[in-house]
Amino acid sequence: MRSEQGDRPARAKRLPRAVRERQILDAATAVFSQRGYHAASMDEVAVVAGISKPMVYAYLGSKEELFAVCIKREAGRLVDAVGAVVDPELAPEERLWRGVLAFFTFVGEYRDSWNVLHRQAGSEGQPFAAEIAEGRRRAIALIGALLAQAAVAEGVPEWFLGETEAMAAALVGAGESLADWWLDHPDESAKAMAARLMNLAWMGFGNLVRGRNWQPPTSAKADAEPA
Amino acid sequence: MRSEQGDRPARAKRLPRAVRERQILDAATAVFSQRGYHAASMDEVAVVAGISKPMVYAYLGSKEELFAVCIKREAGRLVDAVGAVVDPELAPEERLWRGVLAFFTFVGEYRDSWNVLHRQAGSEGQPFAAEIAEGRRRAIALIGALLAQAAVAEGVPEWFLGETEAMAAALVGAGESLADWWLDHPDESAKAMAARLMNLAWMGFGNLVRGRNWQPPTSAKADAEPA
DNA sequence: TCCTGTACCTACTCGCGAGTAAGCCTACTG
DNA sequence: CAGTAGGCTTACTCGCGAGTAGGTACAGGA
Repeated sequence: MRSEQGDRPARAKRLPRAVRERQILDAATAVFSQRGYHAASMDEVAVVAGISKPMVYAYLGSKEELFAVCIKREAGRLVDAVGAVVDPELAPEERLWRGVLAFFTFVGEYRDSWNVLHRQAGSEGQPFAAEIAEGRRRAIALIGALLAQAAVAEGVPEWFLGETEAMAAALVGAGESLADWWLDHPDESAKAMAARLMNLAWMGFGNLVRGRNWQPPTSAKADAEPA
Repeated sequence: MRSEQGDRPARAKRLPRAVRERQILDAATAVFSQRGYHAASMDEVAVVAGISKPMVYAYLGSKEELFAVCIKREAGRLVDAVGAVVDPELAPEERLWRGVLAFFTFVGEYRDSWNVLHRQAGSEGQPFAAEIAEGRRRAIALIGALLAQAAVAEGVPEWFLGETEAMAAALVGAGESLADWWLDHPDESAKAMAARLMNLAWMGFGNLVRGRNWQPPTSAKADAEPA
């Protein structure tokens, strides 16, 4: 019962540092996503990365540093994905639509990343809760500004300008919650999810109920409406 | 530096079990709220409760059991608060308004309870994440049914009936996020927060931007609009 | 007044997981 | 084909926190 090929993990293949670092980060993201920061153990990260613990420490430092690097990488990916599609030349509605679509596409593609950023951000005691909360706050401010811009363009009454930030917060929450709901309904497309959020944001339930639904600007038909 | 009155915690006053249990639960809710399940220590719960650790174990059992009891109590409070105001006789719009208002009132009153239910529910690895997620799912189903009811009453097109659950999920998320936003803007009233959510839900940004905002049915004016 | 049960305590054990010491192995370099 | 740098490992230490053993003190009944 020994010396067989698959029994013992055996010595890991020698790989250049950059590659191992990526593997460790991937493993750490998966483990943090599944367990949460506190419940995650460095041993498990090492095992998932197919390597021994001291390597993790040698390359990425302490558990807290490792988590920080994970957060930074995943947050960067999300910001890049959204930033790549929101041309400031475009009208607010179109910009919001593209950003929302990019967001859901990202969530669909990098589930663990989303988990680490979203679920682990909540629990306050954790190391980088403040940073993540700050990032979220910036996102809300950005969307709030976009809403305000749209509002001004439409000649909205004064009192409403104070409301855009709160509306943006609600919208961000609605997006997060829809992303969670998506996990339970994996057959939906990112586009359909984005269309749902736009419907809520741009039309409101009061309009939807009267049969008027919002449609994405370029394509012929929103996924939300079959037929 | 001893034998002074305030120096040592001294022996705690003798109290009947029921009272101590309530104190311990209050302390546990506060600690879990602030630290999260994993980072919370039973020692801290004991200190906050003004008591020694073995008492906590004697009365509430293990850490996991203690957490479970906390969750049950706070969830019960929330359910009761909302359930007390949603008369099934009422129209869907009125029912939603009352429920939303009760929700924000609860969050304003029991911050720690809300924290434990909301933030700690997220991190998946934790003991009762499944139960909390289930409760949240039930809430979404309930609101979804309410939306469907409203939709049918308005004679909405067929395709929309499949959308109500997703809309409910978005709405719940929007509510949670607004509750968080509230922490950064504590001067707002529960009523104003509830009015915001109703505006998003019932009118949508598209309507708001045209100056049409939703108003609570009974009172003369929505808090959202001053003047 | 003593006696008993229940509230309460100090002072441990013990396992788990973060972090490390000390060295082994192998792919390039000359 | 020897030398070496850097990839990789085993096998620890050590503190923190869950959970417990074995009591002490106090209120209320005999």
